[in-house]
Amino acid sequence: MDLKGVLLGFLTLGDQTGYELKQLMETSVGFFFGASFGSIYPTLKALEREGSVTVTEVIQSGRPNKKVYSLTSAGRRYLLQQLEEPLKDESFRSDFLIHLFFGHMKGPDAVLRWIERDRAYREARLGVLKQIEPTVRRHATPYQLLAWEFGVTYYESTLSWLAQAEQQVRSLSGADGTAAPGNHGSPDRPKGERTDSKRRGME
Amino acid sequence: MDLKGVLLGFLTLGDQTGYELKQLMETSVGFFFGASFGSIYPTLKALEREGSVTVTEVIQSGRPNKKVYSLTSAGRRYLLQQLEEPLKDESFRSDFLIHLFFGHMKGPDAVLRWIERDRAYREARLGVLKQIEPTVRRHATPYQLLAWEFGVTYYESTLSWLAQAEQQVRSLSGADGTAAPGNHGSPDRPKGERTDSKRRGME
DNA sequence: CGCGCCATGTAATCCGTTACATGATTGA
DNA sequence: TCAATCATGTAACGGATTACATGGCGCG
Repeated sequence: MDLKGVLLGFLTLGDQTGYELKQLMETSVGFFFGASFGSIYPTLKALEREGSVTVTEVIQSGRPNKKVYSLTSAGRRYLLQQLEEPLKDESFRSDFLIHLFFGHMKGPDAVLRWIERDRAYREARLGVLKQIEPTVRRHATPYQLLAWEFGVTYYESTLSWLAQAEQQVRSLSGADGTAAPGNHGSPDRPKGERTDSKRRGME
Repeated sequence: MDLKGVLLGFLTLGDQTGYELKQLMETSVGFFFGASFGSIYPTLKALEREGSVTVTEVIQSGRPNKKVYSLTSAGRRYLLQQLEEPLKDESFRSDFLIHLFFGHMKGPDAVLRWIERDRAYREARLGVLKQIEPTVRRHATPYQLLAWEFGVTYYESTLSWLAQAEQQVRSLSGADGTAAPGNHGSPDRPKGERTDSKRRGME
């Protein structure tokens, strides 16, 4: 499902402005579906052209006017039809994991820094989910609660993996020389370890 | 890190052709970094122009000639420098989770189908990881092993979340009418549940 | 006989982010 | 006074997928 469908989906929860939709998205589906204003506003325009939503401009004093969008029955039909389409594979990209994968190029100390940074990121993300927990439990649909629980499961399990990874890397750091402060500029040479390039047809 | 860096990283493991690189990537980092031929070949060309790799064309009989790429010292430097750059946030997009999030539009039976499909997907992915397990344990660097373990942790924990989710949805299905075979075409109306749109400043 | 593997490459296209512009208000 | 919030919008740019072209070999 593309942004069109998602926006329509949020409009089933009530009328919203583009600005509000962005905020709602960030705090609810933010960790598995992100969107910027640069895509939200043009998409809303397109939905209006297609008759999937209607707009009401609300004049405000002291702050910019806003455009409140409402779902039309055509929009609801479009959403329903989008939900029928076959699910696309999830896409996941982690800069941290590719760095880790090539960790042999930089050695344990650098990897430890990456791990620290990733932990901070995951803890912040988990914090956001924990913050909205009461709201989710009180007002969300059971399906939305499930999606929230996916997030909690994800961050908690990767966080515990991270803790173990850190221990592993610390032990490597010890093996290479426990007291090696500031091991800059001298990357580890690969020691002949390599995934077997003769392997084939694994997927 | 972009595709350039990743390609360079794989070339630290040995000389490869574009075709081989793609295969290696799919079975190793495939679940957190994907790339198609349409991006791999042009990127390899660019790396050659920059002097980060050298090419040797190998003439083959009976099958297309291939171009074997090797990392140069300039390429190694470039990679090292890429690894110094600050980590970008991970990006995750799940069509399944957005469908689930709007499950109230279609009801339990449809959600159950989505869950089934997602389970199959995750099990297949986990299967790929399990297949390469011996190779990883024998030949990979400790960092690559860690990345592999991340994948296993991820798929196993989300799979167990899925099992629980399925139970939850089944109970909803029961509440709506246990014996409701073929509940097509009559989507659930939202029953006034909505995430509080007055919330703000959550992130 | 058709499909999948090998192997490379290009072009159209899509989708998105980033950066910019505008501008009043409120809080540190 | 500086930054953030509110609120919308556009243009440039980037990165990637998709679809296509080429073509021999081996398998069922």
